[in-house]
Amino acid sequence: MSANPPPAIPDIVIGRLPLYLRALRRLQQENKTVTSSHELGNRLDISSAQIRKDLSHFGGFGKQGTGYQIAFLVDKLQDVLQVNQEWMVVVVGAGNLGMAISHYRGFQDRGFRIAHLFDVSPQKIGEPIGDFVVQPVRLLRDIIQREGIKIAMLAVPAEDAQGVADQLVEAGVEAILNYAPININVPPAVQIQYIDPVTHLQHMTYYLAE
Amino acid sequence: MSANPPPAIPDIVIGRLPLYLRALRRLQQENKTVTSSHELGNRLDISSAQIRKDLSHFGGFGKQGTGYQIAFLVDKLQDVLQVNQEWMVVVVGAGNLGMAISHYRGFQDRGFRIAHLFDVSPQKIGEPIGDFVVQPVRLLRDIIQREGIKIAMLAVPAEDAQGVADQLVEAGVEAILNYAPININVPPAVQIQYIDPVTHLQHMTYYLAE
DNA sequence: TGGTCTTTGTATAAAGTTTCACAAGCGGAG
DNA sequence: CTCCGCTTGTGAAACTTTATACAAAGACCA
Repeated sequence: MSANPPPAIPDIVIGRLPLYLRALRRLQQENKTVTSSHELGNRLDISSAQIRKDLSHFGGFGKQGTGYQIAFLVDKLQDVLQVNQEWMVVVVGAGNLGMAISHYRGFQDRGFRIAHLFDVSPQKIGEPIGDFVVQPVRLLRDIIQREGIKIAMLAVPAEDAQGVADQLVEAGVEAILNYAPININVPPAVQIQYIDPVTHLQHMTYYLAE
Repeated sequence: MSANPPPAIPDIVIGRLPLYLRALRRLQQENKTVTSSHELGNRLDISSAQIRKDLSHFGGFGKQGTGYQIAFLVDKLQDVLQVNQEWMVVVVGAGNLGMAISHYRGFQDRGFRIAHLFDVSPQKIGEPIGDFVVQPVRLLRDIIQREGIKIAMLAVPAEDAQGVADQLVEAGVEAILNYAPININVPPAVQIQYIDPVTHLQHMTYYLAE
């Protein structure tokens, strides 16, 4: 007999967990200590059954008649998502977008810290950005390897994105958040996600009148 | 007998069309004139059958043995998504993010033009941003109504997002792209989409070792 | 012309996802 | 203590989405 296959949790479920976590932390800021699948569902526009089923993949976190202890559930979700630690992240591209990302305070308390900002442009290299300084892409590999960084955000022009991604992968990065409006090929073991505001806008215009 | 129900196209299909469009335009930049569902699928990491099926909702755009004329398909997809026109968009929030969005050149040739940038902060009001100037949120309603603007991007702090969204909806906005890391309630007729880089990062960390 | 290669569009099957609906359990009121 | 209202966790059903597989047709070559 072979061992049971790992009971993989659907990726679509994983994708909702950060939303649950975000909503739960907001409830905490509102000084709530307990919530229900129904309340959470209302906020997120997701059915309560879905939330219960999603959470049930990871254990019975709630109590019948009462609901969920928010602090407890936040803790569990952070464990599941591995964001109870602080991940170091590098940003490549020091244009408007890379700069804005590097200044953004919102990564701080959600599991991420920006450790370095890289660019190719000689004019930008050396420029101070918050606590740090723009570094040349040439040093990318050494720094990532020395510090064991696993996550990168890509904010370079579309033409350069694949090339930079290749360098990141070669340096050992295992997850890339790509802001360039282009698809990138990476080995299957490397995680990739995309942010392109235009695709969201075009999705919405389909439904607009006129 | 009642009329047939409208043969609604799944939203998940609509969501992929902007990706097809983006990839097709890149193929154009590479001076290709014809492509196939297979080539497109390779680039996008989507099966060729899926692409053919998605496109078939809107008509038979391809030719057996040959594939798709890229220019023709681009045109058809732009029609479907209604991005053969230029939509005016307002940005609310002139922090780092709102500024970066307002400077971004990538909206230009994909169907969108940023028409106004608003903020509440008296220090920021009047500041020149590219072609225009930061305007007070107080004027939001009048300007949106006068110019018939239907789309807004929200780049304000999470605490202010719901309030600003309410004002946008009241002014007649029908689609909101929300960059604030919080869920927002809008009437069902209003489209809403979210961009929160942290949710993407947290999605990926689930799969990382360690 | 006939043969081969390629590619679309689609009918059908398979897989995946969401919703339904309810037993079981908790907590508070009387 | 019992009853009532509320909420979870979960099988089963319903629905949605993706993959399979193939007939039909264009292109090119000899």
